[in-house]
Amino acid sequence: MQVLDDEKRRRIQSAAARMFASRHFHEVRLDDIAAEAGVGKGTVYTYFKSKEDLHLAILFDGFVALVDGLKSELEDDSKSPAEGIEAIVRGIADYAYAHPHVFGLMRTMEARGTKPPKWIAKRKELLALIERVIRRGVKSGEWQDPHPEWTANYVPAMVRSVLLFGAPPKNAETLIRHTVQLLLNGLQKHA
Amino acid sequence: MQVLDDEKRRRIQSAAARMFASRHFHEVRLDDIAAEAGVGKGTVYTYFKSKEDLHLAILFDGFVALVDGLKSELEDDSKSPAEGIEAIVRGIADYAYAHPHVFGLMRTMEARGTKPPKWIAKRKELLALIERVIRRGVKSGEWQDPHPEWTANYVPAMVRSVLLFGAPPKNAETLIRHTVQLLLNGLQKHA
Amino acid sequence: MQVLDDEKRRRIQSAAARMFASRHFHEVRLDDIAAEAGVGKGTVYTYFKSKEDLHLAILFDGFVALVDGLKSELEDDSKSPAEGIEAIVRGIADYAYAHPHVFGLMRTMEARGTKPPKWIAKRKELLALIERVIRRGVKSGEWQDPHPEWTANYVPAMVRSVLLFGAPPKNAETLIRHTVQLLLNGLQKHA
Amino acid sequence: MQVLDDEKRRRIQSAAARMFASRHFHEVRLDDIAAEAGVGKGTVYTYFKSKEDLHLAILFDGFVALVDGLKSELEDDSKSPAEGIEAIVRGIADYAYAHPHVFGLMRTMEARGTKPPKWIAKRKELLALIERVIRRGVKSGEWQDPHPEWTANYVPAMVRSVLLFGAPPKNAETLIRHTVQLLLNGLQKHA
DNA sequence: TATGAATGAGGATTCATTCAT
DNA sequence: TATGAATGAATCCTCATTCAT
Repeated sequence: MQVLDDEKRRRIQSAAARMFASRHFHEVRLDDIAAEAGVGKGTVYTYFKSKEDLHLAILFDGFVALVDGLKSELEDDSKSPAEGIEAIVRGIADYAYAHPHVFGLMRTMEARGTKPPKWIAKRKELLALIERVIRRGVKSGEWQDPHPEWTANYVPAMVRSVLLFGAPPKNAETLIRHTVQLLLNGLQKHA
Repeated sequence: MQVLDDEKRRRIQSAAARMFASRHFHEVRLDDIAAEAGVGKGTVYTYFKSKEDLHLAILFDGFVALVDGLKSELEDDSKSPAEGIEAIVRGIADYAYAHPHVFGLMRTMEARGTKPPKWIAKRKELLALIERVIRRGVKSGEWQDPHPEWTANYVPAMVRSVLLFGAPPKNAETLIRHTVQLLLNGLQKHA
Repeated sequence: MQVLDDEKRRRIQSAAARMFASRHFHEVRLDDIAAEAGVGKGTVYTYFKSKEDLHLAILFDGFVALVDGLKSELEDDSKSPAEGIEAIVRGIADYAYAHPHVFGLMRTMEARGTKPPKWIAKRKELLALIERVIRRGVKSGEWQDPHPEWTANYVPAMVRSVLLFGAPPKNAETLIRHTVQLLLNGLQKHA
Repeated sequence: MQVLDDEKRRRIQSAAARMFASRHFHEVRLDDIAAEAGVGKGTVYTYFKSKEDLHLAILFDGFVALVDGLKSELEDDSKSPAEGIEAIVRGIADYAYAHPHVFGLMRTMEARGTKPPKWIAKRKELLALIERVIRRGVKSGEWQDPHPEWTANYVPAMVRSVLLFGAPPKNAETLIRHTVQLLLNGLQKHA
């Protein structure tokens, strides 16, 4: 029974993911999702609290993929610290551009004080990843940073702030380069 | 009597542009636009046929900026043909990523047979621009292309096809590089 | 000046009459009327307090035509009293079917306590007409009626009540026949 | 789960019919209909595509009543052909006067190419009815008509043309008499 | 006085969510 | 648990009326 249910949950979520991939949140109707998943409309509500909740689950999967991907990319230290920073910023920015809705949902969650622990845990993993790269740079003598754990926090915030309040989010690449540049310069050990 | 005021039209359009920049079409209410522009709700409809029409006007301005920007960037031939192609693809892709709604509107317009001449004219300018870059590459001996005017048509179509039917539009940069690579290889003169 | 103004008032009213003739009150826009009359939209409001007021003016003209037409039809007593009653009922019913909106307006006017004297005067004329026909029938010995002035009042009321509260107003002719029959029987002198 | 209920559909439709009977299409609010039917506003849209669609359903019922009524009236040939023609014209004219909106809807349907087969089928029945009456008159020697099936088509068209383009539709009876007269004269066998 | 741009109340329609079965 | 009919809040758009010029 449990297995069957999980199967159905996954079917719904993947149907929804497919639709959200090519159309905006507001352009996908719950009817469409249910039809694509081959279930009744009411069934979706058995597995997800709301349309937003369903969307959130998809976003979380994306976030997991991002963090886990970065983790395996960086764990063997084959990348220089600078390259590591760039990979991280690029990953975050790509994710953010693909899911601009995520910030709104975060705010909603914060407002309702319900950001689930799994988000918090995964975010912690990401920050640890960033911090580790910075520490490598410091250890190697390239960089100086008395508080890598703070710097780690800046990175997602920088992307977020641009997308939320900044200019029209036209060009991810430009943002990435700017962010990387600023970080690298900021970490640079100067005489 | 008051006079239909181009200044006011611009005020409404720029207010709307500001809002569409940070939120999706369906998340911006007409009331918000009117309020932001400091006019009554009905006034918006004096200047624009519908919310979509207003959005379209903004998209068109963006398209004009793209084409005119490319034009002035390319007119002095300071860029190599390959660089020119990259600049063009990058511009188109950035524009398309920033305004994914545009393709839907295009289809709507085509369905209703009302693509205004100004869109057509501007598109023609863009194609001429592309064609000119290709011809430069051919003339310089780098490239071969018996039909530059056809190739010119492919470029916007490639971006469009990916965004419309392709994978989730996550990463503009990747698409740009792929498209440029394909084009440059295709134009290469081979023995 | 006065003449010019009156000319324009008439132009607006007749333009409106033309449009109301073939379309329902709510299907005719003030823009249409103004355009048809060749004046600005605001100008209509210089001559009429509202769209309803304009409509009312047209209805009144129709009412005048009805009453005056009946008056000249009946003044030479060439019709028998029974024929007279039928002509009157028919005229009222035709008018009422052509302008179902009139009752609503009457109610509006009554609610606001503003039924203009000209309506009252013209209505009085109609009642006098009816009363006169009845009195002729009484005098000739065909009919009996101790209060012709009351009976006169019933006639418009009967049509009105059917149209306002009755069955769907499908068939004017049936209503006319029924009303006439009822009246003639009621007036009949019985032994 | 609740079942799409024909009973409820009928309840909504009859509530609407009641309201449209005494007030014009534009004067009846969907909220009113829903309230009168004792359902939520949205429920109306579960059973009818739009307010117009709902209205159309009512008009169709009226049309069915007209045709079926005429059919049973004429099937025993107790009426003379001339009386039959008059009954038919009268029925059509009454229907048309009661539902002037119907022509506009027909045009809408034609424009969208969606005149449902049930309308077409019922119309065919009406035409067959007319044709049959004419053939009776021909057979009896009263009339001559080499193409009764064409003549049958004229009858609804005549009423329609007057209502659509003609004078203000004041008096159904006059139109009926004129139409009948014209038809009878036209069919008359002349030496 | 004449005009038409500006306004916002009013109404049709959509769609996420609820709930009876 | 699964379903889809029922619901009404939310939102776009129309159009009578106002008002600045």
